[in-house]
Amino acid sequence: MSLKHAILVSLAERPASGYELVSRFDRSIGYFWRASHQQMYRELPKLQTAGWVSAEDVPQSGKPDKRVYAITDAGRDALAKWLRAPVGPEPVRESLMVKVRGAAVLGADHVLPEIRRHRALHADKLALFRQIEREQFGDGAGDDATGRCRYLALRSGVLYHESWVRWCDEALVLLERV
Amino acid sequence: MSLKHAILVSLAERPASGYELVSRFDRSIGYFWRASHQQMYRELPKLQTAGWVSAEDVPQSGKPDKRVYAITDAGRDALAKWLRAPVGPEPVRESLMVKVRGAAVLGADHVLPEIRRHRALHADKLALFRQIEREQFGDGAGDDATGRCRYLALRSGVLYHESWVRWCDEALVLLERV
DNA sequence: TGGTACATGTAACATGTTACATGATTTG
DNA sequence: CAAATCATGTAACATGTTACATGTACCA
Repeated sequence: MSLKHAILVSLAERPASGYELVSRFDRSIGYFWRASHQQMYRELPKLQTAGWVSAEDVPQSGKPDKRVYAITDAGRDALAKWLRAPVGPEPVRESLMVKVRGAAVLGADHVLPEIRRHRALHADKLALFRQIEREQFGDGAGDDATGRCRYLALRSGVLYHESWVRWCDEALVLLERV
Repeated sequence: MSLKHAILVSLAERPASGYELVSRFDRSIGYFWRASHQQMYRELPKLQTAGWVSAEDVPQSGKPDKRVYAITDAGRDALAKWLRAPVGPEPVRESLMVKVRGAAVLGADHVLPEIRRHRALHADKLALFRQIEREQFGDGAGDDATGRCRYLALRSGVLYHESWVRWCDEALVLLERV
């Protein structure tokens, strides 16, 4: 649905090759939307056909050539349109909660190790986001819209993982000694 | 990946036809995992072939016949095994955050209507979950593992939507008068 | 007679995952 | 000399979405 738009956002920030886009989708934008390199290399020619991006082959010395994509005016228009279009709430997909409901039938002890593991994963992510928050926004969200948007994206990660850590703690209290 | 397991959980709670499963995936279990009827009717024969569920055609008076599926012992084993298997953290897929990063480039006003809309959606879900919490768990999570697991699943929905409402409020404060 | 609930499917397409495939350059 | 990084792809398969397709029974 919106991998195309996620790519447009990344290219609107700055032009990039498929390879560079993949690495951005492992960090930054990737905190909110994931994509593998296979998806990327399949999607980019489609975006080019649609006229939303342009491509240029850039020879490099000492490295393989790369094909650098940039967003076009038409791409920018399509992106602005998508920003305003209502998008349904993300389809929920919480396998941990499916497991918890499974544990309601098969016994809580089956799922305790998974809850502990998830707590650790979310706590790690939370620490990372808080560190970025300190490093990049230690003195507040800033005055310009750009900085505030980037701050808010980060902030959603903080709130998300905080609430999962809190849930795991509640769950462990309730289930560890049933 | 785990639609199969979500179906097993639902059938472990009690047997059902494809049609009934679809309606459960619109409520209860559906708060954590979504599936359309096409997915269901494609998946059930596969589960049967795998020996994880059994099927029985049940004639009904005044209604079309239905095919009722039930979990088998093998299915129950497979489910217990999955409950204990480490599952990667859910791939994040937050189109609203992609839009916010887009707004960092194209301007915050593009995304404000979407944020207001999402706030309303999450506030509605939150009210629904809190109502279920009052009605079904007004006097606490209960003493048995089954009740506690069901309570915790609900609780995760409450925390999730609470944190989104909070984020939307922060975002509207920061972006409404840039 | 028209809508909703019950009940089950097929076909085509879009998206996502896993495995396979190649090859140069840099770093330890 | 082995591993990591840069760089781009194909093929097969699994999963998810949208549209098409059919038919009964009940209620207003």
